[in-house]
Amino acid sequence: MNYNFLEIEKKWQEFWKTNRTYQVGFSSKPKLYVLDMFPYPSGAGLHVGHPLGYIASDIYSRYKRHNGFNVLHPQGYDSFGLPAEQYAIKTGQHPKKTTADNINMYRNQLDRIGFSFDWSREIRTSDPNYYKWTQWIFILMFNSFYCPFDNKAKSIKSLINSFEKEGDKKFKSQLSDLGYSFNHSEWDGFNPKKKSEILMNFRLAYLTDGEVNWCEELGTVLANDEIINGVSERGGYHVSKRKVKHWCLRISEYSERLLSGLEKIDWPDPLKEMQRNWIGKSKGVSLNFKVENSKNSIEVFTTRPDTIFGVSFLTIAPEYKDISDLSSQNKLAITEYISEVSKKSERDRLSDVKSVSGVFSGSYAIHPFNGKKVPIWVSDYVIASYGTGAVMGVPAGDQRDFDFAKKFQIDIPNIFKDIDISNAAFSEKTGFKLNNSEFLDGKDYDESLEIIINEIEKKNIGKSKVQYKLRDATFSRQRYWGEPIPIYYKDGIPQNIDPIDLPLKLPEVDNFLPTKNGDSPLGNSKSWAWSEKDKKVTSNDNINNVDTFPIELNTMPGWAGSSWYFYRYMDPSNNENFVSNDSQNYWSDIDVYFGGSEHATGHLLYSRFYQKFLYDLKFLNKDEYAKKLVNQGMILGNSAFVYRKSGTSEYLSKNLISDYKVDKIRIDIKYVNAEDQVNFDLLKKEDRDFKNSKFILENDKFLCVREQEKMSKSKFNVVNPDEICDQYGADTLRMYEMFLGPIEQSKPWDTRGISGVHSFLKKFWNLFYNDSKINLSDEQPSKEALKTLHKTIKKVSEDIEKLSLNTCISSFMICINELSSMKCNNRFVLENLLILISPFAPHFAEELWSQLGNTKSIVDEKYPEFEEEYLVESEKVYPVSFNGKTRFTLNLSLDLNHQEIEKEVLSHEKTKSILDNTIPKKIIIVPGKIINIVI
RNA sequence: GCUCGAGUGGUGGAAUUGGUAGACACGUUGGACUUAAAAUCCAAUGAGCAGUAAUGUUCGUGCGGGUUCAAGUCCCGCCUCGAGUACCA
Repeated sequence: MNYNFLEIEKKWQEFWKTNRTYQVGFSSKPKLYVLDMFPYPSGAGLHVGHPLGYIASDIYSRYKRHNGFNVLHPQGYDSFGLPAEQYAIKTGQHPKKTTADNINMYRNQLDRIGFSFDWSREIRTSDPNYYKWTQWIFILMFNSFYCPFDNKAKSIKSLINSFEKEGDKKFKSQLSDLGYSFNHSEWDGFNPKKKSEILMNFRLAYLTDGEVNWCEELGTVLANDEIINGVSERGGYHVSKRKVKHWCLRISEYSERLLSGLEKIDWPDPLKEMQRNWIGKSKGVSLNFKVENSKNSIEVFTTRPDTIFGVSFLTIAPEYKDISDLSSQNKLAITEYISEVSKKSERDRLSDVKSVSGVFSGSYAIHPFNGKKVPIWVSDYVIASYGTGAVMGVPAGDQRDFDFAKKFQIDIPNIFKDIDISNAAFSEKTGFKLNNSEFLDGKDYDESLEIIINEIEKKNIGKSKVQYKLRDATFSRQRYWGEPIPIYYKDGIPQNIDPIDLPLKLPEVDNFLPTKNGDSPLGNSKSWAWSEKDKKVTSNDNINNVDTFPIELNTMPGWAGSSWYFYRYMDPSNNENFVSNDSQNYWSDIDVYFGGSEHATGHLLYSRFYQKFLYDLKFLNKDEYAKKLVNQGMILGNSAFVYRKSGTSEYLSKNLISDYKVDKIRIDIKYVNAEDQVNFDLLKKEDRDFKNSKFILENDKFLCVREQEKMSKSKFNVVNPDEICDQYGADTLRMYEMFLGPIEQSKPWDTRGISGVHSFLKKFWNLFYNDSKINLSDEQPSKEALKTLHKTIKKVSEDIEKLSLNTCISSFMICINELSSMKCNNRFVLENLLILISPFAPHFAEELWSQLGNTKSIVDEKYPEFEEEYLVESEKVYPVSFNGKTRFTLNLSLDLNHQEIEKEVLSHEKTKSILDNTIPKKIIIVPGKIINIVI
């Protein structure tokens, strides 16, 4: 019988479904939680790059199941958010419909690959029963604050309590920074609006009126991690700054814990490094400069207080909070400058890094140590939201300050002894002694740092300070397709909807398109106001009813639903809790999490923040959710391009372009000859894309240019897994994807290479068959065959543990090659091999397993145990090298001792002929490894 | 600019962590089977030199040094590519 993969795969996929083979529950077995990042169901469908991580995690899950673990391996859909909505807008359909359609398409494609997902636990972030809990967590954040004394989140009630009992006493420093001061009776006297305003500065989910990244094309606000190189990550659109009232999550309070938590999780170093950079911790001091003839002072943050005597100016950001107090002298120029800066888009600002701009404020500050007057400048190279929004300009020690001073002819005092700073600043922390620095003269960095911090604290003009780059996360999206924010406004004061009334369902609207002016599409809904009495959404028309209030119109960002979804899989249909204690206690946390590193500073950071927040409030019992994380690499597609003479419809073969100005045009790979991979298929060029085009050939051929790029539908270089399944089968696809290379590496896809894996499976299959009948021997397996088997058991299980799945496939190939040449048809050996391969090629293994007469599925068979005794060798082929170069090999018994080996080697003819009567200087023998003779 | 990561045959990639570089595949070439093709099987395949040949020999893991009996692997200095980040004081 032939290996009829189409029939086999269909048969077993149905078997698994009807027998609920992959459904799991509580068990006395040890648990293991293996998770993939769930997909966005976009309209493009899967290409062969998508399942890469899913296949790896599936192999790992199945392997662990054979080894006695109760493996939770669920899957679901991240179905809210921009991609789903964009697709809906493009196709002119309601996102609800397109999302459902896309999910069906994804599911069909996933099912063909034979994953062991427990689909009974499927979740969708856009399902009201799911987002009920996303909203619930938001309310929890809204009603919490970060307590600096206990260093954790606590209920806002305890803060209110403290205000009621002792006024601002406990939180004096924070409150006075915000400009508040009150005793307990004053607090009692504040009206609700004032109270809300004060509390808003503490809530972990808070409403603010600050600058945001506004993307007009997408019609929404974006978080920092959704912007790449100054343009939107999705679509690459223009992003500018805009003042908008919006919700934020106070993730910055968790900076230190997010940073230190990285130490205890086994995540890839590059990814941890990215999170560290994003959090951006730096130690320094904050320092006060008095403003001349004014009560005001300017606080700057610096990491180099040792360079204090090099200060020749101060610079403040255009958005600096007290700017109006300073600008009395030069008001007009400053206003002009500020408006100029605000017109610049994010991208202009980035591309403009080199150009220096700024304006003198007209005011001076007083140097706290030498009393000199230093001018205060305004410039956009200082960022308002970092540090204090003001810096001290030390042109000798900082290149930006240097450039600024040069441009505006500000003094550049040299504070470094014998260092030339005429062309550039000296910004190293080593290799200098200070100069012109009064009591710091002659000191190096470490010495002066200690002294100056001491002096600063003694004079009470500043203090040591730790700064983080991490900003609070913008949470509002002016979008339709997202979780409604469960907030309504009573007399302009935001109130959360009672959690009992969740979910707050997304209303039907006629028009869900984003608006250019930034109003949310939810405003289009006729029924979108909150009735406090009825506890439900009611018509906007009733907005003036006594107990009816407007609801928040913005929705949540895509990452809200994905920040906690891994807990929902543990208990997906619980209506009382987002996860039950029993479920959480049993499944605990993720043992291995597979996904792309592109989520490093988005999903993977936000979810750690959610985790810590829910841990603080004792809803979770771990403060990190994934012990180990694996970043699978991308699969690269082989994109194709043709050259076209600029301004014409004449196309030139690859090597004919030298004399012309040409445009490089991306073409669909369907036009490229599948055999040779460069020849443009002239038979297909009649397609409408190339109507009226002229093709100039070279040697009767038209050659394209091929380049490797990330596989993506927009690049016309995708390979559909369905086609591979049709042609070679899912098991071949699974094994080939693993065979391509290490899981974490990016690697190019080449369909031609698949034949090797496919013929391996056929070869394996043929070991069971003789003349189209199963033909196995029940005799004792040969010593040789057992050695091959156990060698493979050892190698494959070690490699799966290391997730080195590409080398597993090689080992299988070696094994089958060896057994084929032995003509091995031994039942014991082949049965064991079926279990070994079943994580990789599950349909294949199930089929042969059942053909051998087994009635139960192979998935719960015990994994074969490696036994050392079959591998014990009595001899070793030693490489004999001279001065480190191998010249010949020598087969020796492993029983020989050092002297005996030396004797054997030296008496060997080849040794004699190479030595040619010279006496070796030294002979190195590592028993069981190598022999090296030094001459 | 800064921070990571990576450079091994024509291609994807192996190499027990310092011990026979190129496993396993793809591709290519030659052969067998076939009227033919597909499929399958067998053989060769890092580069060069010498030899009819078995074989011998030199070079060879981005480049230049170093440590070592021994370096793809460790150390120092560069180059190239990829990713992230970007006026973060």
